Amino acid sequence: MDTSFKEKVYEVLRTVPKGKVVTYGQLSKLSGKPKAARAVGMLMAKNPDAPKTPCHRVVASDGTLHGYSGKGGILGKKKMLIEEGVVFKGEKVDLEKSQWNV
DNA sequence: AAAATGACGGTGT
DNA sequence: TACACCGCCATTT
Repeated sequence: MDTSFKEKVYEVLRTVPKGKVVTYGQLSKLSGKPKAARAVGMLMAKNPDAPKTPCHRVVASDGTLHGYSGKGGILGKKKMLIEEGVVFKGEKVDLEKSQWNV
């Protein structure tokens, strides 16, 4: 296993509990690169461990759902999060209630 | 090795 | 509130 940035991101992402979401910036920060949110997004897009990595629990800094390589795209992602217990506020996630507490 | 890409974040208009 | 621009970074081609 390599200690690359992406490995770290996946590792942290895997620790995100069901019903909670984490922002790209938060993931990047926990991975050691506070400003690598953009890079994190790319890693999700590539997402080599789809069923293993809960990439659908990753949202933008303000709770907005950006993209999703999986089926259904943004809509499917949003729906999945709701099923897990994530609280939505209109088109965004209620970070006050569903953001992962580090 | 260099350039282009992208599921970001923040600020400005 | 919505759209546009800039800055930031690792991955991919």
